[in-house]
Amino acid sequence: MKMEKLVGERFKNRPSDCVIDSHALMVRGGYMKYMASGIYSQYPPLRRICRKIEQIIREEMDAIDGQEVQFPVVLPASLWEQSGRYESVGSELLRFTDRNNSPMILGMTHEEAAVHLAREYGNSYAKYPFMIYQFQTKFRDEARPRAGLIRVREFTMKDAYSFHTSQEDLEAYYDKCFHAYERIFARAGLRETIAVSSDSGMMGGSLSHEFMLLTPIGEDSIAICPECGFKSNVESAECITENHTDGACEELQLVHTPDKHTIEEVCTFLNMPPEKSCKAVVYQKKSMGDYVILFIRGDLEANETKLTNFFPNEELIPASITSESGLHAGYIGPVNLNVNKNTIILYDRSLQNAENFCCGGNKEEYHYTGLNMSRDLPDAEYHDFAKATDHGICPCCKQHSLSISRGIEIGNIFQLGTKYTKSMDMQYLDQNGKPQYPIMGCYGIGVGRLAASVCEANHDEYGPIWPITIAPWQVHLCCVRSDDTDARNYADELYEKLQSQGLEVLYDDRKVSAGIMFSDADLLGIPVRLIVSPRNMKQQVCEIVTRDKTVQKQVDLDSAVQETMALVQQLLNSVNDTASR
RNA sequence: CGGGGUGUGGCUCAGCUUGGCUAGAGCGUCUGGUUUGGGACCAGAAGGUCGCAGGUUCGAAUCCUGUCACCCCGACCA
Repeated sequence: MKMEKLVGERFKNRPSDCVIDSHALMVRGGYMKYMASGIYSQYPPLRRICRKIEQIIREEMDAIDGQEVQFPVVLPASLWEQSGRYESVGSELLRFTDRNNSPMILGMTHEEAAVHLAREYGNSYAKYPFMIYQFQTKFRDEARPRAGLIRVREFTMKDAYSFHTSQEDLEAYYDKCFHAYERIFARAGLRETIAVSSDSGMMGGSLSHEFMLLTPIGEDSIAICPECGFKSNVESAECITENHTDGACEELQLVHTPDKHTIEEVCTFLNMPPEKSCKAVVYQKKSMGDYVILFIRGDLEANETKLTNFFPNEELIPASITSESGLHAGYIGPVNLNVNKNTIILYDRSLQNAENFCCGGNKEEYHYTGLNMSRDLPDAEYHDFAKATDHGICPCCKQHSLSISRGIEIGNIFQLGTKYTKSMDMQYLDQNGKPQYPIMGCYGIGVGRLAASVCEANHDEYGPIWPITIAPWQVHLCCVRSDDTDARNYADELYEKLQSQGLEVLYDDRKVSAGIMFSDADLLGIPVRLIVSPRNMKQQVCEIVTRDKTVQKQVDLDSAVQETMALVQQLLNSVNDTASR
């Protein structure tokens, strides 16, 4: 490919809308073009990167007996009505009607389509297990797309669906897929990914993992125990707390606390640490408007994923506390709380064995001190509703402290169970001729997000540094001063020879200054760069450098092809060695 | 959905407070010339309904009202 004809343009200014580096570099480097919020077109370099990522994924999916299929982008609403998700999923699901007024949707995930495809085929136990996967455009009408390709509305995803006749078989396959994912990310040149256990959300099912690239710009928070190896999305991480008793058990006492609403204000006023306080977090059921009051230790935050999971058929919204509710915002406490019988009171585990705490007095401008949960509220039931905290206790080894990091979710795997096969009535006959529901797993990877993540993890101030396995081209041939006949002839010849050896070469023979040529090359991030110039020709050499500058050498004109091939091979080996380990 | 911000050539932005001549700069693009190893220089040129609609005014990019789009923080996120 000649650089001169490469569609797309590179430029110097950082676009003002780009907040993260990978986004800015991929716009500046002519990889992608904004079309609408969360919707981008891809220029050739990005398309080539994504094709290579897809090919790596394809090889690894095929290696675990996956079969590539393709589901439609547009699905009839009736299909999603079968699983119940047409109603249960919010406005991320784009619904519309066709010319006959039939309700349709844009596929945001394809469990229903997978069951639809395999329902008749999978009618006998002898057909199991099997896995089908696809690369397909997904559309999710996200409330807030951001960070370039990291969070978009339209994107390509590899999604795979496996079908099993036993939980053990699913678990064995899940494990295989787990390792296939590790190989995929390693082959794509991402060494910094970790697998964390996660919440299954509305996908259903029990066990699930997310593959995370650890980076400060990530949207997810991950709790990691450096000692025992525990790794979990904060959403699903258990929160462990301890309450220390300090001997004397105080009496419950109403204290005047004028104008003290927040935990911080109250604790400062009473001269108590926040971890000796009990605060109320109030929600309302969206359907009926009933209050849900969660009491939790003052230094902790509510984990809304845990709350959502506690109310599987309810949506909770932040409460608007009215005067007739009997609640006094800022002064709500668990003792002498007067609420109607529909109000649900929850206690977080952090309050278990709490002694000498302060809490709201359920009276304007008053708080209690000396709260003793086991004495004052002996019937309280405790559940885990708190968000795991940095330096909190690891729920796995119970000894060491957690650290919270940020990460981008680049892939996930779920054990779905029978949620979809049951609701969509997919059955097979087992050895005894009895009908059974197959057990499913599903496995996703966002291709564009992976590309952007690799860029985020591998770049410098001048551009991306693509791993050779997914680089848009393997070799960038620069002919500085292409008006010089010697240099030009040699570079032309080199271009032909490299291509005839099967290398992917981008050839820049434009009549532009060396500065432009090099900065464009940096933006394209191709791992191996060859520089032909009159200066080098005088010394009868060709320069070979890697984008990351770890190799910089001059080679004889005659050995340039061979040296390039060896370097490309060496780079390929180093990535693939990591992947096979 | 709540809070904050921004809309001016392809890109980055100035001008708006305090209304006033033909709306500017840099980058990019085109033409000609000089240059040539890290985004060169000179000369010339093309390119803008100042997001949209309405209003105030002799006069609006600028003031007012409405509206749309986008960005950031939060909520949401299969």
